[in-house]
Amino acid sequence: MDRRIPVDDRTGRRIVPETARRADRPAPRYGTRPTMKDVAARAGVGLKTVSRVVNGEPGVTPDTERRVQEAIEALGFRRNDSARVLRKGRTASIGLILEDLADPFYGPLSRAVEEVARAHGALLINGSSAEDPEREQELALALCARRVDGLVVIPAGDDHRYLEPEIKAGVATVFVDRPAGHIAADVVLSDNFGGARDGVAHLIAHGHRRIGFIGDMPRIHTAAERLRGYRAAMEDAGIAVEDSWMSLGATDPGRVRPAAEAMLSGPAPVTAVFSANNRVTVTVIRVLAEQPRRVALVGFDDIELADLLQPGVTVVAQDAAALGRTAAERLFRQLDGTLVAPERIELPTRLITRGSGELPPAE
Amino acid sequence: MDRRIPVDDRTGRRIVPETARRADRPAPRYGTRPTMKDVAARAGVGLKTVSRVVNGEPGVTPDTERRVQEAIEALGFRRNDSARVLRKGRTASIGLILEDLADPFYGPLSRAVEEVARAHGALLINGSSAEDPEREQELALALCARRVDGLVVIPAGDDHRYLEPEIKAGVATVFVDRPAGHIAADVVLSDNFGGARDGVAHLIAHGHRRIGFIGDMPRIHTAAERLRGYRAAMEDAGIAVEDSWMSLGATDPGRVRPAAEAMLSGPAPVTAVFSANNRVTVTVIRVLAEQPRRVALVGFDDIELADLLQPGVTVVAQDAAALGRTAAERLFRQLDGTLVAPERIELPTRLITRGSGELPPAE
DNA sequence: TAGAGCCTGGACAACGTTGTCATGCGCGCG
DNA sequence: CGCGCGCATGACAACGTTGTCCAGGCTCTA
Repeated sequence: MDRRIPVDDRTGRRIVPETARRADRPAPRYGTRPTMKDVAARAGVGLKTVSRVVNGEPGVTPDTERRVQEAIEALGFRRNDSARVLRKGRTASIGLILEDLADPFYGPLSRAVEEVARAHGALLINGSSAEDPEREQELALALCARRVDGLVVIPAGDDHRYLEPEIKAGVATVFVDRPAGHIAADVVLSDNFGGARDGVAHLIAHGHRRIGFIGDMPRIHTAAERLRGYRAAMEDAGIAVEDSWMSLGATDPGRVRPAAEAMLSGPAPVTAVFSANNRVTVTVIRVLAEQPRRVALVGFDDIELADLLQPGVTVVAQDAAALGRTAAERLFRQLDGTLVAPERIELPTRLITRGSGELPPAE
Repeated sequence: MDRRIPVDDRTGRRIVPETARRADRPAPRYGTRPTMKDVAARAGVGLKTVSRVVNGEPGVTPDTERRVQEAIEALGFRRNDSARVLRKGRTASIGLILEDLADPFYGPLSRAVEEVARAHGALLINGSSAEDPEREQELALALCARRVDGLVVIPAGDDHRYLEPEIKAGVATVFVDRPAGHIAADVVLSDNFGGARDGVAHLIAHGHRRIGFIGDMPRIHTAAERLRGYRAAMEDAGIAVEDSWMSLGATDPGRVRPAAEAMLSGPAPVTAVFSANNRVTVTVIRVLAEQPRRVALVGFDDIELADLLQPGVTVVAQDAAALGRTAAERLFRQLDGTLVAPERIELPTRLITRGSGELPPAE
């Protein structure tokens, strides 16, 4: 009988006066948080009255409100949002899954998403997938289990059918930087194709014909698009691309360096390089600095201090902040119910000339 | 009357038998998620059995488990972690509050925290305070309301008493990069004083005596410590510091540039500059590049591509990843109950010589 | 002064999950 | 053949909050 404390407790609540109950549970035990019930007991009011005060709802006299506030203060009460979410359905939080927190490209993007979330009174939860599709899925589903209202995803994988039940259940979803796989959803992208084409055309306009391309694995959408842009520009200029001018693989220095060195040597070396992302660009800059000849360079993605190098690095810049802002705003419009059909939005890139892309071909 | 659907629904639940209820609510309505009850109904088992399957608890026959799994699959069920948290108390998530997501210094730090969290099976939620104490507090408390198990905070403000009730309630808390204000808590710092002193001493060792210092506002702890390091090195060398050699204020280019230009002009200009953080360093590099004389430079914080500039930039580097890792590990040890007293941990910095710090004084 | 109406405050259920306990079944052993 | 034991399963309460509804006391008016 006294094993079944919970039942005693419950019936007790109806029989024993409130003051006795309080003595029985001295509210703020270490490691236990005070609840609204504790606050109510201390303030000598009903549970719902505390709720009203906490949420700023009308219908509470100033005097009562003061008593409740004092109790909240004294106990260090903080509303338990888990319980609130459970009751209300919406969490006022959105998730952001990016690929690598340490990549400077994602800083401004993440920040832009946070700004928009904040403007909508929502909290941003983010995690990084480390470019691993499995981890991306794991993270996305964990966030959904937490019942975020929406997700901004920079995809690592190429199949997002696992999100179908979530989207159907009303989780707003926007993909950024790369499109979603096998699923209809909003996507916000940079114009990777056009940007790369323009960058390569810029080199061609400066007299180059043997132009190298160093990019990421083509299974990554952005990498494939940039490669396509390179090919298009070359074709437009009537230049036949040789296989030895292209490197499509990992972007770590250990792999990029030999690739760059290879296309810069031999009987007919390239006179210019188009590097298809910021990591590649950094390595290529190092390699070019060691070359006796001046080799032209245009990089995709801006890099910090690019203007201070000799020569300054000409780049095709994406507007990371705009990507994030656009995606987040679209997400909240989904939540408003303003949006209907998924859309694909492409933001323009910008060619920034700083010197390296304007070097003439050197033998 | 038919405006008041929820009530109809609710009373309906008590009167109508379970099977009828199911028809009345065909489980996955758009915008409504299936619950364990829905799964149980579909699989023809009890609620608790579903819970057991979902959590991999023993005591379920393979056949029953299969039926439940099928129902889960068919309905696209996903456990509601809010409810779970409410019941269990722990959330398996920690919060990280940093100062600016876009600052490259915080990328590796944030990533390191995430790695550790992941290793402990926890989710990382992070937000940035944008250097605003009020926003820091707002964020921290929002995370506590979400019942994160712990907080890693890079302080923006200097009074953290608002966290007292949370810490008392068992929220593990570690401060990084800057100490907590008016509260006893774990702190993980870089050796800002020692690093700055060594950096300045390095310049002195190369013959400089008129050395400028450009740093952040001294109300920021790291800035104050680095200034202290500068003064200590100068004093050790018996050099009297002149006020015109120091600039202590905002770190935006609009403010740093004139400050740098001022100390580089006049009858007795400085021959070397110690820039006390990465943002300052970048601006100083730009200014120095415009100077006719060669001015030596040592910066606090490493910057990307520092080795590719002419000359390479000598820096006092902090190990951001180590800061994050150390803090996160300490946080989880708090949660384990392994830790007792708050501690202050200082990690060493490292002087990386690349050329700019080794230039001799030039008139 | 009585009745209507408003305002404040509280009781209670429900959100979806998990822990506790009870039940019923089959089986082995005495 | 009966008793007890172990196992699979389910009923039920509880986590802390919010929405709904009702009660009691007040004011205002006829």
